[in-house]
Amino acid sequence: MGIVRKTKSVKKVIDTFENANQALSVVELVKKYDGEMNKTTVYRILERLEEEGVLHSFTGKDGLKWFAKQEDASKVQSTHPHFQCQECGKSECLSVDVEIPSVPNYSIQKANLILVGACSDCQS
Amino acid sequence: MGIVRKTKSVKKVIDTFENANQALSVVELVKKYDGEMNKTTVYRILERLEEEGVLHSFTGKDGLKWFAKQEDASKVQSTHPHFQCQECGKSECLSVDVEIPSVPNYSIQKANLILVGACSDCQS
DNA sequence: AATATAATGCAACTAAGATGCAATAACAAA
DNA sequence: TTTGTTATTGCATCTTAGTTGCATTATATT
Repeated sequence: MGIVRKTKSVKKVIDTFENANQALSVVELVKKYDGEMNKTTVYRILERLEEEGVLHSFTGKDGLKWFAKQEDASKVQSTHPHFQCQECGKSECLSVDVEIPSVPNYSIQKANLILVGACSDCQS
Repeated sequence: MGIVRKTKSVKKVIDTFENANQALSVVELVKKYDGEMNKTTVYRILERLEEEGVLHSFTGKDGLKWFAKQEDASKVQSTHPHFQCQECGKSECLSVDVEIPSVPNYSIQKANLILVGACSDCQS
């Protein structure tokens, strides 16, 4: 169903994403809220926020689940890639558009595009 | 490091990839070899074959690890995408090239590109 | 204030993947 | 072909991400 009630925990999570200009992994969030919010609650809030269209998710290079805010309704179905830094581990949405190739006999519905490298803070 | 000894198990794994024109998930392989090869062994053989350049790996849409044979030495560092079918779960390397956008201040070293949809067998 | 039910906490579970160590099997050299 | 070295395997155990069921609590509505 999605979010029906704006609980304290829900507000906290929304607030965290408002103030973070980057994607956050579930693992990271569970740690962040340790003591104030149950692990299961974090998972469920993220799930609902995604259904609501407030957040979107992707699978990181190491198989972990990440979430980031859904900036704009118009961008919802667009296939923007996510960048993940090998040095510091941070991840963020890239606003560039990646051309999804069309492949004969295949219908492509969505994409999980992870670009891996070094972010601006971690250049050597 | 890499492979030093061609054991029966190693030969089996190589043979499986030779005869499979698709990517195989570790989970799938562990199941396939149940009874004849230990789970840990499967993980370690795949790891070594990847180091050797015989296989390459990627992270699937659900966070699982997949392997596929490294067709050609020249393609090693190329960024080909992987297709994953939502219906049957099968995955394979696509030979098309995806244009990796360059992002100012970011150095992109590699990519994990997963295209999700319906394969030729699963069109509705 | 009373009520219906969405949301949370808790405990327990599942599944992927990793690790340490003793036993075994490749393979090079004798 | 036997022997010795050591890479590889099996086994048990562990770690961690993510899920589930259920009783309790909190939110929003009347």
